[in-house]
Amino acid sequence: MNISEFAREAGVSVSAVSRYFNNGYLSEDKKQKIKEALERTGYTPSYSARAVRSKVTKLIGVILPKLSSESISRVTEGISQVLGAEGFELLLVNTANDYNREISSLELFRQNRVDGVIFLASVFTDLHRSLLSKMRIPVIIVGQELKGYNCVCHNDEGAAYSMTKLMLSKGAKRPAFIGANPDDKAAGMDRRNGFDRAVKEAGLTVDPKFCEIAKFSMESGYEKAKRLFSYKQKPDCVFCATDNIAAGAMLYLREQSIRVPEDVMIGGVGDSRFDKVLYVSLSSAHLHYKTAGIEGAKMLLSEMKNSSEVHRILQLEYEIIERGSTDRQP
Amino acid sequence: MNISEFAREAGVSVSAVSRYFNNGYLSEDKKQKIKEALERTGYTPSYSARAVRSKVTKLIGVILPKLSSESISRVTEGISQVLGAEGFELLLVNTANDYNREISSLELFRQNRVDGVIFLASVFTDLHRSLLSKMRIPVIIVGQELKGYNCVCHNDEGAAYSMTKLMLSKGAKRPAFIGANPDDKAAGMDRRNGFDRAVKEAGLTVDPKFCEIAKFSMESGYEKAKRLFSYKQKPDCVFCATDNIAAGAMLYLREQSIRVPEDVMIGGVGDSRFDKVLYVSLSSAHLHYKTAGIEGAKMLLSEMKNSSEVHRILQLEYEIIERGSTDRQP
DNA sequence: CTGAAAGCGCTAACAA
DNA sequence: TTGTTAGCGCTTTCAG
Repeated sequence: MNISEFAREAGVSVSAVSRYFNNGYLSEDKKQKIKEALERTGYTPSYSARAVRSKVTKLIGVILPKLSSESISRVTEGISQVLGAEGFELLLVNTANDYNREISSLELFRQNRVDGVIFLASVFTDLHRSLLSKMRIPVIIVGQELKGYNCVCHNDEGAAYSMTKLMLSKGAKRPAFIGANPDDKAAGMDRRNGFDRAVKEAGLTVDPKFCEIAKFSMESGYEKAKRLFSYKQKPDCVFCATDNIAAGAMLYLREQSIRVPEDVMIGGVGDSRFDKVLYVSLSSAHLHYKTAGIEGAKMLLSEMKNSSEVHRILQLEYEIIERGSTDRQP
Repeated sequence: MNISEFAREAGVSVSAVSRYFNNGYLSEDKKQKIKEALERTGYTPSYSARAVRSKVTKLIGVILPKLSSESISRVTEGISQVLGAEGFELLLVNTANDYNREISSLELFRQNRVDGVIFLASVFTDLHRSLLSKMRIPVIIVGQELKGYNCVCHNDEGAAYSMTKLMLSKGAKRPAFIGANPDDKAAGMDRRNGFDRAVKEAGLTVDPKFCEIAKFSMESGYEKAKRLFSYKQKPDCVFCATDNIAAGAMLYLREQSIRVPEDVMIGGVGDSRFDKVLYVSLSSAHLHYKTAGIEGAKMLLSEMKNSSEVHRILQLEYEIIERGSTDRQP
């Protein structure tokens, strides 16, 4: 059933029906008639047709690298909370860390499919930049900082710095690092830089073989820890760029009966839900993921209302949560 | 830019452009012209306008109770994998366990917004049923079994039964239960029934005060364990309806220096990623969440191709993973 | 294989 | 306030 059939059924004009669903510039009498006919027929207007005319889809595109990650789902939770309250729905694209999917979804979102985009990015290439510059709708980048765009990001460098500093302040002398792909500026590069700064500040140097790059998984953390502890000289603290990596590393340490924190301290980033139930509870830098989602969504809403020429970068701070894995006397 | 402007720019007719993006019943010459103009102008057709005519949105509605849950995100991962490969996008509604949001999103999806719906349901009311029966597009229910609908679900009863049986076979005599809201048939009722069956089969009875209903969180598991262990007579095994509940319970046990598995065995459901890194690794019934998503998506695709009158229920089996928390000699 | 033209279902400008 | 009507941008006959 379409609007004119329905209008006939309700005994009103087409525009009365349209007004009923929009501004409501309508007499009570007709409102009533329409309401009754609605009950009878179960008619619902077509969103697509509406979108053609009004150029509003009430849809927000969200691009994310994976779904089953605690940090990402927390961000998405925040986004969904704010946007849902404003009557927007989320069009989710899970790129599965596939670069091409990322590009194609940016393409997709140019096709008048959504009113705005939130992009949980990890790595930017030139193609990303070129595509982003062509977007005719507001885009907010969450989790990374990209010059010339509106971003919500974390203080990754600071979080890594403080976490590492904590371990060094407890007397560690042979720090090791299990990080992420440095092309990922936030989780890879910045956290590496924070680690380096703390080490340098403590007047120490890092043995290059004490630096490993892992994937974002427990399995990878396990493997890298195995390598780190295969040398005669062992690290006495390990900074891990994510809690998943840290948990995997700790799994290996337990298998090898290497004691945490007595033999080696471990620090992570993210403050995952499981941290406090690990066999030794994990110290971690809490990042405000959900808040990042909330703020990103708010920023997008404000951009959609009136797009500003000034780009804003919102950096959220961190909080060091000390738990068992660094519980040593200095 | 719209199709006719673009057609003029490309020096072809409007229908040639339309055909280019659809069936491609077109001469090479014009294809080439269009391709070039595409490069020049960056034109993209409007999805909404296309949807009005063709009645196809290439969008699938996914209704879920929350995002930040490992089980749910695994299901969604599976859905996204299958549907993404077929060129569908996901329109995600996070109901945040809010009954009204669930209803309103079903309403929303009736409005020609999506081509099909996957509903990760927890509790069904009459209103749900009435709304579901009015849907004019295929709906697949994942995680629950609802008569008269196409469903993909787990053998929740069996999983709970086997997990409980495992603990009883190791000599436990005072079983306890921390479950979920029984209105949630799968996670609440069925898992409770499985627990009961195993207990009965072992010739035991459960003290009613040894049965608690928790929320789906560690915090809640912690609280319920506290109550369970507040009596003089303590349980010697606890079946938890989810791993999160189990992890929370174990947190309490550790605080109280109650030993797992020596003093009490713990069994969970879901085989969460963190299970093996807990301070005592957690035995759990693995449920095939991602597979459920994959199968649900496939079922939806087949329903969208040609809707069948016969409703199918696909029940996925489970797998008991024995770990430290039940590692006792019988 | 092609282009003109008639819609798809809705919104919004317009005249009443 | 109302109803009529001309589009929105695209697809899809239909006649060539």
